[in-house]
Amino acid sequence: MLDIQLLRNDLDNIASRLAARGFALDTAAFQALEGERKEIQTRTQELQAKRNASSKLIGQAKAKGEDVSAIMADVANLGDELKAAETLLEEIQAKMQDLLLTMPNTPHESVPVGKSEADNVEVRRVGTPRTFDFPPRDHVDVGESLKLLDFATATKISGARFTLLKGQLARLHRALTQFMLDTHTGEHGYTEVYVPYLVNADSMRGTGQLPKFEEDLFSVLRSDAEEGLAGMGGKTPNSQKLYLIPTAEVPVTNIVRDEIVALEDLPLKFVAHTPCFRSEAGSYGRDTRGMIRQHQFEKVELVQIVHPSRSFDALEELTGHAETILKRLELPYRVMALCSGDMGFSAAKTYDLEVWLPAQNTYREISSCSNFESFQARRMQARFRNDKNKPELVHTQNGSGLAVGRTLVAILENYQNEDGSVTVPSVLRPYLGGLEKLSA
RNA sequence: GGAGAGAUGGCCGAGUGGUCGAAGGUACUCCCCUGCUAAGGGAGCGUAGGGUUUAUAGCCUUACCGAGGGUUCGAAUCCCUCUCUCUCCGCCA
Repeated sequence: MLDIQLLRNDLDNIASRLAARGFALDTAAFQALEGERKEIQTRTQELQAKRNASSKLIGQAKAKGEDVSAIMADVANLGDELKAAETLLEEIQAKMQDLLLTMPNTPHESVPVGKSEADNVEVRRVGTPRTFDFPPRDHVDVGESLKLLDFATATKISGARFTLLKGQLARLHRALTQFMLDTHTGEHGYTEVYVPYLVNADSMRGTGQLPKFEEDLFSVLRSDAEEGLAGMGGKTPNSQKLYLIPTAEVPVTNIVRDEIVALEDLPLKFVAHTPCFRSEAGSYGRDTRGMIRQHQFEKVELVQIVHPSRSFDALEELTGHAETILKRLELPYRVMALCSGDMGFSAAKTYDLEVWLPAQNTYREISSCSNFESFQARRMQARFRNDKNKPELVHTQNGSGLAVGRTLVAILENYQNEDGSVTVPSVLRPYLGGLEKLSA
């Protein structure tokens, strides 16, 4: 959520920054609403002040045993007018809140301006794609011919966009998460956290998934919800509904929702391994083959809660932490600075890490690292006490370190051998009892 | 699932319809005193808004005592619903 003060004081500037990411802010509508708000709020508060003053007088007079009927008569007429003003003000403020909640973050000045993925800027490229002396197969062929990857059965169990891993490959998948967690906790100073996978609507609002992107989420009603619904006129109360997390960013970042963190406790650095659930509505026909785009996948997520003055340094650092995993696995990748039009709703700046996939002959996203500045913190009211002892919004950021399923894909493709086997990257072998090759 | 208790400021804790945004304590900040790893004295100290203003200063003002509704001229206090916490019993990985 953007600071409404900024909108009031610098509307045209904000509008043009939002335009860079393809969001058209109706400035005239905003100003009209704001004008209305100002008038109604002033009037409401004047009426409230009058009522409060009169009520106080009644109290004082009664204490002295004086007659209060004159004051009572004076304040009696206030009721209806005040009620109407309060209702109107509430409606206007709700409208304003809706507007604010559906406005994306403004891109940082260092973000390249552009419309789509095609305008993203390559920052650096690390590692050289291997040259194959045989035609490289994609991860589906490699995994299925080893009998370690089974999409048909996963489809039978659940449907499209689910994966079944077996044997050595299931273990490799587990080894990857262990390796990532060990690296981030042991070398990069993150605290490992275990978090809920079902979260409430407040948490989803806090990190920006709601109210705008509900269709991307899976949700469940509590088992006793039906009973509750009957008594609520058929409306679904928020408290009865829980959402499956689309990323650990949601539960982990919400650790600081409605909290005031001590200055000396910053930065907070958390790492969590969780499953992620995405409905993938609107992605029909994209990446239908293989495990690139799934309804359920695993991710190791890095989250930092930082002092505002440090947030862009922290983004570079966090991106570096994610890159470390790719370097250790010796997977070729590149770092892309997302352009204004391709960034996510809540981000002020984002780097994507893209890993080389030989079968697709291209780089594909395997991590996304973003600085949200105070955008999420304002929604969450996540603050710290600054050096003047005043509460101030923190800056939040996160990045995948890494998406485990996609890392598995990258290993299967980059480490495949002509005989159909797959070499295990050396850093993972200790996690696999020394296994050097996946083979049939 | 059953029975009961509770939710107040950073923390503890008073307050059952009227000068309560809220006593007191503690923590914190500043000052004084004190020649020492302490004590004493004084002052300050909630959050989010709105108006005014060059001003994130000051002044005026509104809301907030778990959340939402209601009664009332007036609600931390009364009523209703919900959420959460604690204790006991039951069940359970």
